[in-house]
Amino acid sequence: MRCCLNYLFSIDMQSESLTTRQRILQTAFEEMHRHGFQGMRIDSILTKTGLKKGALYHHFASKLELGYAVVDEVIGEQGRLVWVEPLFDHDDPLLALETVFRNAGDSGCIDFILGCPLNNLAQEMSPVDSGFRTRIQAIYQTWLAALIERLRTGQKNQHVRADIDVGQCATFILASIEGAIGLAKNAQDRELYLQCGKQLNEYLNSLRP
Amino acid sequence: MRCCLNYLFSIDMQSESLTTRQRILQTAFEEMHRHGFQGMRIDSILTKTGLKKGALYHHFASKLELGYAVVDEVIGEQGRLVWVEPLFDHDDPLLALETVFRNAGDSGCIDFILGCPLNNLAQEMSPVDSGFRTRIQAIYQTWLAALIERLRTGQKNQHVRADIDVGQCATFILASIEGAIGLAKNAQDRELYLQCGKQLNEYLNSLRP
DNA sequence: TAGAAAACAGACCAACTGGTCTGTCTGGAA
DNA sequence: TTCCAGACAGACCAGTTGGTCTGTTTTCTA
Repeated sequence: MRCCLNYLFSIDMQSESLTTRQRILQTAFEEMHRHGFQGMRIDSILTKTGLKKGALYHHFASKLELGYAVVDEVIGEQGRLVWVEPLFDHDDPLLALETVFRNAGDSGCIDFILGCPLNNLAQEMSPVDSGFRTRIQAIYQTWLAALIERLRTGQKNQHVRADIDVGQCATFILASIEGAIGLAKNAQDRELYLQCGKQLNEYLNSLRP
Repeated sequence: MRCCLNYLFSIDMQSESLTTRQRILQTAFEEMHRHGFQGMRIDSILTKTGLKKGALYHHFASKLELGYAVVDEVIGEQGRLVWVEPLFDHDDPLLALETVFRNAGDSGCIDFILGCPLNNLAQEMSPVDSGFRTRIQAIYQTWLAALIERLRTGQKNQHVRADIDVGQCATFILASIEGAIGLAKNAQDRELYLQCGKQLNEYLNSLRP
């Protein structure tokens, strides 16, 4: 079972174990996760890392560039590890999806107060800044492509009905997952996520031959 | 077919047709819809309405109180008109849901660039301010309660299978809708919403006897 | 080991932001 | 006609914010 450690353990951002750039990235991610990009404050990152402005602006040209780097290097990577790669653990894609969904909820990868970092940023920034939007879109595309690929091979191996529109199904699955995390986040109640998981399984089973 | 006009027509906020308080509320809603609550600027509202600070702070004690009023009086009311009330137009709740989803997408009620105002605010503010969170939660609860009530009477009228967990189904339906709008928003493509609608119908049909 | 380049410290700044405060105008009650 | 409260104008303010710039230290390389 894979998991993203930085969700579980709050790494000491003052320590020397990571490079300065990595410390800035990780702290910026946490601030963006809680307050959004617009709500993130440069000074707050400096306080938490113990760095000064000179250091931060040596590694990143602007707040915007830092935000972009967080999407590409932190959020994208995390999403890949938790939601994409484990899809290939089982031959049966529907079983794999069920497992991924459950593991994500159980392992502490999902913060049910802060929600999904990718969806948070998508809802906040997509109408405001096209740089964020295209980067987020790229992540969603790789996720969708993986789902579609898995469903296609599932069709070949008789795990999935041959008559379904795999692209449409993949989109709906993704929407359901993001929606489930979003609802649970506002309710601050993991139970909502689990309930949606059960009904998502009902839907997934309806895709079986 | 119901629809929220303020989505379709940009009312002139400088005119005298509305009360000052209503003009502030409506303009604040538009700013929040695009930039979020934290991204909304008081000065921007003043410019768009042609009012001065004295006027705004005469009607609202603070930016936060204005934000709360927008949730309660604008967003809550809009959501009720578009998503809740039309659920009672058909005897068959699953047919009603399909119609509501399609009408919302067709009538221009949903802005596929700005997304769902309620979900936007939920994702942005729920971890930051409990006042927003509880107000948003109240709106979701009335929506959920209506869905559950409709599914229950649907069970009585043999439109819905008797063995399903109506609460669980209602939660999943809500998550799917918000997820669909969210995906379409980041992609800036209504097609994703429509695709999710088709698969949502597949799911809804699986709830029939 | 000299010197150049990278990595950082920290003072400084202009623009912005929410909010306050005093004063003015207007319509209705007495 | 007087008086007063609600509605609004607009100058003013203190704190914040992203960002710049100069100088110092550290590290790597020739």
